[in-house]
Amino acid sequence: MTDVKTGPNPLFLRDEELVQGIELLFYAYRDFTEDPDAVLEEYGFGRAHHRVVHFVARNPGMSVAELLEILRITKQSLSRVLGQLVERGFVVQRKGTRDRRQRLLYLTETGRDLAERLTEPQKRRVARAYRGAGADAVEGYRKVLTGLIDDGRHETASGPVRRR
Amino acid sequence: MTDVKTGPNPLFLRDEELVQGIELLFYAYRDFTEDPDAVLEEYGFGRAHHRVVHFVARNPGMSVAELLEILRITKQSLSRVLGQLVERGFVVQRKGTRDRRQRLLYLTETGRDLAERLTEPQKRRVARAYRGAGADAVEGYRKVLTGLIDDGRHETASGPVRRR
DNA sequence: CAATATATGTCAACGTGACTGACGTAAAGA
DNA sequence: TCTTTACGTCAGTCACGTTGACATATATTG
Repeated sequence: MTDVKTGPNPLFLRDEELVQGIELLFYAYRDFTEDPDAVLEEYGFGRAHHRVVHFVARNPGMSVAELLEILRITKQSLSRVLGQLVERGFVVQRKGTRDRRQRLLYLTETGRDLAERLTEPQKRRVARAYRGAGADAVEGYRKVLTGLIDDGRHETASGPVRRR
Repeated sequence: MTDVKTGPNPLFLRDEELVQGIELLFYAYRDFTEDPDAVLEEYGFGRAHHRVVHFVARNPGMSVAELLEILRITKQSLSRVLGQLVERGFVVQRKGTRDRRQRLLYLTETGRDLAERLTEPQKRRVARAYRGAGADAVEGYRKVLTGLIDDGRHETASGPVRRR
């Protein structure tokens, strides 16, 4: 399918532009995970641990179900990683008071340190890109990424996970 | 580390904004891979196959080394996936004429069909996001993502892989 | 030409992080 | 009381990455 028959599209909707948009996301994500990977290796952890630590840091007291919903993985898959984080003292689980079936998730002091070590290089990378691109570009970056997400107005576009 | 002591930063460099930038990338990438995954399943392929097919489609005649450089994986890792694609008739390898040690990569007709089926939903998703965000936002999206990549002026920001 | 370097492939072993399916328990809710 | 929900666990499987060692053909260089 070429552009020829697509009629009067704005330039930024040409096929080539779209494929560039796809590849940019691939490259950015590829390089984005580099920095924390080095830190994780020190601990013998992987990216899965990173994700858990990150989202628990952002949403202290979140339930297991909420975490699963964000990560879009199965509980069996989460259990190994979460179990290790608990066992090694990075995460604690406390029974919910409102609903005592829930095991609400919190980082320990150590966990918060790890979270900071993981986030810091990523924040630096984003800050560098933001600075280089300017405020308007940042606004566009956010708009487009938000539009790429399944629910265009995903919670995270405007803050941490919404609680029920 | 709070913002308090960071002095006169533009608003878009506040800690909270940076973390949002990080998470947006996570969510977008997560949802971005959904669409092609369904197609891949029909063929019994995985994301690794997708990546190979995509980049060979974009760069017909690229060398194995070039592909490895883009994917940032080992040749042993590539070999399984590439072998399957060749065996099942999606990719062909031809000896380079300039350097006969090289096995240059091309898609077959079937391979191009698969590539199109995989790319199409992603292009639609990007087009939707672009349309919703507007031309200026697209410009910003590109600027920021390019800045996130290790080499800020990565080849793909302005076209296919550069050949030697 | 001989020696070395490069491009690619292959065998083998291993680790992480996903998956499905089945089953168990405690607590909430109808 | 009965059913549903939140969570955990056991077991098996698969995709896809890794390291390390070695093989082959071709290119390049002294």
